[in-house]
Amino acid sequence: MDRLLQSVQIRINEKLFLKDPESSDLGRKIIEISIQMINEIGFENFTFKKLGMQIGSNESSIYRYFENKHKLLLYLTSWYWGWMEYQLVFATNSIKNPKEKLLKSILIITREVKEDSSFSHINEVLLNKIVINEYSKSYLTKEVDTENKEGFYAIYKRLVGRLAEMISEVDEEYEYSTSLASTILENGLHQHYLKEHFPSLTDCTNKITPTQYLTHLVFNILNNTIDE
Amino acid sequence: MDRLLQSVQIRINEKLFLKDPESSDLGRKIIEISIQMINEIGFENFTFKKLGMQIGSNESSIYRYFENKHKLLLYLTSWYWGWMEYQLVFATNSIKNPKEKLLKSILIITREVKEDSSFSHINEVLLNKIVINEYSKSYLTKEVDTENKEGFYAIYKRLVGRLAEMISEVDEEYEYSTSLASTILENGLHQHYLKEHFPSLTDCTNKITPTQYLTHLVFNILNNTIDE
DNA sequence: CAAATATAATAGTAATACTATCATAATATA
DNA sequence: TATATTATGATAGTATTACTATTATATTTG
Repeated sequence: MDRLLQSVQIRINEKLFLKDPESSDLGRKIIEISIQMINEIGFENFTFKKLGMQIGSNESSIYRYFENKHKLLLYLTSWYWGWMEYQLVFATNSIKNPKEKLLKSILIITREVKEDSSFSHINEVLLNKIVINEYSKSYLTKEVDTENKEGFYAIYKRLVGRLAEMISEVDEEYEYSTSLASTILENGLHQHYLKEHFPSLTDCTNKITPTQYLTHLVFNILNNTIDE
Repeated sequence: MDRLLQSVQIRINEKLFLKDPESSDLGRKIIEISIQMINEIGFENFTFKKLGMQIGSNESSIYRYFENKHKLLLYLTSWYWGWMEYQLVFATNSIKNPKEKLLKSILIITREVKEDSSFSHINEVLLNKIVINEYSKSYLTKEVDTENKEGFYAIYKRLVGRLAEMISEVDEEYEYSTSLASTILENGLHQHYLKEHFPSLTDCTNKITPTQYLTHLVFNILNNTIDE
């Protein structure tokens, strides 16, 4: 990715933290190491106590940044989707042709992240893995409706909206652009997960990517409607 | 559903329980009430202690049936997929026409369960909701690979396999039958969830069902291929 | 240099996720 | 019917989690 991201900051809902982790060394360390740890031991086994030990800091200090680990997960995944949105807009902005634009967007959204921008303390490769493994847990909760009202999923929703719009621009007759957009986002992650843990449940392999599968799917649906 | 289910038992992997809950009153009560409770308070807030209090039984007695709540969730969701498979096979067995067969299968798999068979202690309406809200949590864990080897996801995998075969029978040229099958299963649940909690992320409503969306999607992909 | 602020250290609480032990109730078998 | 077996219940106990509160000590800023 380009260097622009160095100076561009991704704006996260302020209710997700008590103190902005971007505002101090400790805060950035919390983000950096929590990404490593959640990726390694999984969100369930991850605790602020363990994080404190790894950082060489204190549990209570971490609690001054984040109320709990659920909010931290929401922070990290929001950052990820914000980063994704930035790339999407940046890469497709100049593309006039709607099909080409959608094609590019699907690529950006469903590809495996393989390179860390290595400018910031945020490792995007690991964060991509975390999103694949843990994102669902951030909304499959009893608190989802109140948290949705608080705007905790705003960036993700905006991203789905953008994609849905691009779909409509390719085929304005298609009636399910929003559902299809959410399917691309969500099933993109899911196919990556299946590839890794349930290879018998997907055709995706090292040669066939989720991007190929979903691109083929989308472009065979659009401008191509037979009614049942 | 027909009365056959009264006598048909769904076979669950024996490693999922310490003592078969179908073998006693207490066991059946555990299943019955845990379905109600998980549906009400969510899997995270659900504990064996609370379950014991509701049943009027003892925490330690429940631990004699299930090692932990994760295994109980695997038991419940396995039962659900086994029940789904039974309905699928039963309802499509006699259908010769591949398209008709696939159409029926997608309906069965993606529809909202609205009627409890009310023969057994298992409430399928609630169980369907639990699967929508909690199924991902049963495999998005660090233990997924060992548990997969133990066969804990066998029924679900068999179901995806059956659906993939039906897809191939409609269009043997289609290269992503397995991925598409897993997409139908998983995204079917997801669209139901979105409909309930993120209506802006789906076109599904009370009038447009996930079944309609996915049926349209599948039949516009098959026998209809344009290559990129 | 003083004041303000951030972090660290320690302690403490309630709940969770169990394990272990022993008592009692229900059932099966001799 | 007495006895052995098995199932369940009651109680206690442990380690960990998910915090909150307090006080001490750095570090930064005015």
